[in-house]
Amino acid sequence: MAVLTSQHDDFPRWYQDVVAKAELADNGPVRGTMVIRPWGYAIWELLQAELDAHIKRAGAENVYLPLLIPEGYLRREAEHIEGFSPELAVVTHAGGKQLEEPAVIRPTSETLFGEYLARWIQSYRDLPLCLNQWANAIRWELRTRLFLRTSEFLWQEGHTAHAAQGDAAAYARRIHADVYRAVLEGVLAIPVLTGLKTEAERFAGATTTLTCEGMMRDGKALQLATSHELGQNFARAFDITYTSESGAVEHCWTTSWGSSTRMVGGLIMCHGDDAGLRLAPAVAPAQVVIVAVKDDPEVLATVERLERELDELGIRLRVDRRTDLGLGRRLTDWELKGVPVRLEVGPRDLAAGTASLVRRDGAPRIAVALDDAAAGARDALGQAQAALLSQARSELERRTVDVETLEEAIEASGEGFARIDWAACGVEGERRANAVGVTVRCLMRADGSIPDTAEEDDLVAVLARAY
RNA sequence: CGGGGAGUGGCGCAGUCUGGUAGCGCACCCGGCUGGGGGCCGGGCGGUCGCAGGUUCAAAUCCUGUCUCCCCGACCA
Repeated sequence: MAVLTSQHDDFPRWYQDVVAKAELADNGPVRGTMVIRPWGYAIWELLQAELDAHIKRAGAENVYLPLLIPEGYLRREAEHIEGFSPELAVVTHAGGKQLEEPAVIRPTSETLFGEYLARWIQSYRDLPLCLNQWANAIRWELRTRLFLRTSEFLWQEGHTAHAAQGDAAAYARRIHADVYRAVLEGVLAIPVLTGLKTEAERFAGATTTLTCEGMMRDGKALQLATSHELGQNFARAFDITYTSESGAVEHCWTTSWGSSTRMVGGLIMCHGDDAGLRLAPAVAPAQVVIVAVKDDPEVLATVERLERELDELGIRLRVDRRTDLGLGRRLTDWELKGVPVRLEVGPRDLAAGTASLVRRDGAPRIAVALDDAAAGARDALGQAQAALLSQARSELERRTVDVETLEEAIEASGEGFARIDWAACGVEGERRANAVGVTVRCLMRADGSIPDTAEEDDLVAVLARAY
């Protein structure tokens, strides 16, 4: 399991191991880029489909805007360009000539959306305009990690415009709760803390940033999704205006929100163990693998029968008939890949009229009657999904402590999350914590609910080390 | 930009100090035995040792230069 090796970098070696051995991804040819392999991409596709369905349910529509952004666009919002300029990749030449104006490869598309929202919005009747984009983006980060932070990443970014501040705030919160939190907990089985970012941690150009913070197996935090209120900053910079019911020209209130392939990294780090990946059934490319233990006609016939039955139940399935490989090797392969449920069929099982059912989340191996095997596997999937969430939740609770002082909070951050009165920490305390590698992950009310603003009284800050 | 380290078959490494014409593990291919947790035996494919120059009868090894990559700090979905 992960060992904290130093104060500032405790990246667990097993993570890279899981990514490699589960055949999820490799490093790309350009520094910090990532080649996503079929198994990893299949996970992403399932996750993406879930996110997309939730986003559409929240009323946003998909569009696609260009990869290249005129450099000038980024300069229109001061904080935004300041926040992103160090990590931009810029295209200076095209068609064999130097470009008159360099084009930036999108690090995020606020500015481009700003330009187009301005063109598309005329009247209050056009509002709210809720758009989403599935795309890749590039940020030239100094240190990269597969899935968690790569130079190029895949994500969705939502951009919306509203007539009133309250509408924008409500929508950002709706996405945060009904899309991000719902998918993280309901699909990936990753319990999260939700709250507001401090000013120091806020997105460049945002007035309010809502975050979902997951706890990884070693007690460190990972920011898994954010939802921002952009106030009227971008509306002013890009002239996103509308004519109101009374005929006055008003600036819109905008939001943006995003989640990325990082979620796959979160899945690995939250649920993975020493034997490899543990996939939540909802995003498992294969939910069940049937392993033919031996190359035997009766075994193969039974495997075929189970395959048919599971297929009829609509379960994503792989069948392992590689009997020329050692059994141990094959079992280990599927374990590394994180397949939630395994059905083993061999002569010994057949003699007893059963199949062996093994859940990757740690439930003991059981024998199920052949007639009940398909249904048993289906039921096991539901149990496995629930078990992963509850295991992760108890781990989150076990490693979260309430403390009184900043010193205690920093100390506790070595093991997990520390909750402290924001008044007892404050901006100065945050600065001191940052100096030793501890950050304020979010601000919340004492009961865990999300404050209206970061200026609210009696807030609680959650401090932790983060990836 | 500061501080460390490494470039040798697909991957991971040894060999470098003390020059003698390249080796190991894994993977891969072939044959066989196995078969209820990374199994065993035998055979095989595969490398101008990052690049350039130098010293030498002889360079992965010594000298000079050069390129690249990785790790740590500062930035971050």
